[in-house]
Amino acid sequence: MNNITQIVGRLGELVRFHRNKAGLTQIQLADLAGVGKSTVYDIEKGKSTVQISSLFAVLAIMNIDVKFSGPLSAAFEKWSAAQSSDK
Amino acid sequence: MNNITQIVGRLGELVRFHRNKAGLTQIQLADLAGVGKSTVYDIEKGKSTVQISSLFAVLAIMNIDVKFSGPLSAAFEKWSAAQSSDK
DNA sequence: CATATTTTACTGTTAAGGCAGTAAATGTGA
DNA sequence: TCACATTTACTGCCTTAACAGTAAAATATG
Repeated sequence: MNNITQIVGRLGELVRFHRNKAGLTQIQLADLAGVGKSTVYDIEKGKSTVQISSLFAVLAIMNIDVKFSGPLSAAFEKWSAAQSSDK
Repeated sequence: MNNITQIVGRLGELVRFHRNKAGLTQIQLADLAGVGKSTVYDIEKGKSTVQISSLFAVLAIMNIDVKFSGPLSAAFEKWSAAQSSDK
């Protein structure tokens, strides 16, 4: 059990929690997200080999936001903004 | 260009930014993360079909944190804590 | 308790990612 | 400009995720 397994496992629980509260079955969520029912099952089970596109499609339906932050995030924001301004 | 494409694309830029500042080549980062060089390239390029395990392995090396938050996150935390206490 | 619904688990098929190797393009420094 | 390093792009092979179908286990509903 490494870090990523924990994270993905907890993420699966979060998805399931939201789905249950929303009153959706796995199949309904799968259809809404445009993925297969097996994929929803895998995500909730904490399978770490699902694709980002599948995961994010499901997260979007459940209105679950994803945020990334690294030690250089602030510097990145500045750099990124500068990139946009010059051609 | 949908939402997920934007998110993953920006995530790729964030990874590249961190990697450059760390003074690592794609191959070095790939070796550290235990993935192939093509995968690092794909992530930085914003490919949305890479697997979670591959992405998170790279993010871990760069000390990039991932945070998920949905409308029911608070309720989930409480529920999750309760789950741990009872057998 | 009986029945219906949902989830879990397994299946085979299909499609596609992961990967190393390679070569061209790009960038960097002397 | 030349030489070196790095990135980009493409290749084919191999592995495996995605998927629908199905059946059994678990759960909910009446």
